[in-house]
Amino acid sequence: MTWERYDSRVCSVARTMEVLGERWTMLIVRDLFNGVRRFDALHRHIGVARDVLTRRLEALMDAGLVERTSYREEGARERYEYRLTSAGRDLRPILVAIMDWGDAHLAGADGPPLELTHDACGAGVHTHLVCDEGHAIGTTTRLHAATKPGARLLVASHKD
Amino acid sequence: MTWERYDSRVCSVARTMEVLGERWTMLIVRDLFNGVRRFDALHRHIGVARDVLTRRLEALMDAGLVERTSYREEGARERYEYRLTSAGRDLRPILVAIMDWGDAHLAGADGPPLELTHDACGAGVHTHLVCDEGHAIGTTTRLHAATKPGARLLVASHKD
DNA sequence: ACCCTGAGTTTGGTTTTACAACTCAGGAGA
DNA sequence: TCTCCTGAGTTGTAAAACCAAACTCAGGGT
Repeated sequence: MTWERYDSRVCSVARTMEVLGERWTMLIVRDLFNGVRRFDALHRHIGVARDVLTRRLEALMDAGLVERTSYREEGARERYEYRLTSAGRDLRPILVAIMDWGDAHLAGADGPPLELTHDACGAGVHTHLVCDEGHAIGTTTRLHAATKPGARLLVASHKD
Repeated sequence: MTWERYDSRVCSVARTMEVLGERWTMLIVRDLFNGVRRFDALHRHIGVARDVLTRRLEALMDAGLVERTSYREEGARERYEYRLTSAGRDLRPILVAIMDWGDAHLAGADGPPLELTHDACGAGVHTHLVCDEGHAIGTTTRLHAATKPGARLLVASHKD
């Protein structure tokens, strides 16, 4: 029973992309990882339209990946900052994988713009594909994709 | 010098997302990984509009991630299929990272729809963050992001 | 000659995005 | 108390992107 017989939407990639796939979302998550927390700072640094940023942040909060908290500095009024939740921080491997690919394929003459290192030892951090037996999975390593009970067969046409 | 002082677009995440960030692209890449190669099969299985699919495939070919080749079966006319290139296959860690996150956070009661296993040993395959010293990087492991010569400082406003 | 199929292309309508200006509220300073 | 500034959106408009369905075109089979 081949992959084509299954409902394309009942798939973890499709589900995740429904959360992350809107324009700018990935860059917003990146900047949140990098410590940008204020609405206007996100707006300025990323270059996203204000109304779109509002809607992206709302969607991320609805999805449970971002939370908005208010805080007040001495002598200043209440302000808000946006932070990643635990589920939001779990997006880190996705971000690093995206960055790794960009480093390898899209860097300019000066090389990649940013390096991620392990605080404890200073070594560079990257994504690796590994099997649960500990084998490294390279680009050419053969993998098998098997559907599980969570998959859903297509009926006739699934166009809504 | 903080991250906010740097040009947000000169970043491997931003560059990669310029290639992958259009709607449907990630799902097209997923299906190509899973052996869907024909235009109409991609159209039907993913549910993407035909003109959008045409444009996505063109963009992926322009970016060097997909190639289109013609083939001819006995007694049939020339047809085309789309396949990932080497650079396209290098996207695999991104796809697996996305799938892993979806498995962990968005699976239904029946669990994740698909399992990826290593052909050679049958064990499940996942993304891991690892430093070059071999340390496993968990969600809470502290990392340091340092800009490199490839980064570009912002001037006043970078709005084009 | 006719029909079917495969891979787009076109059309018209809808939705999303971008931009700039605007709104509103809270606080500081005069 | 009034004015001004700032922060976080909101609004209106125009352009771009997307979608669905129908269409086009070419190659091959009957």
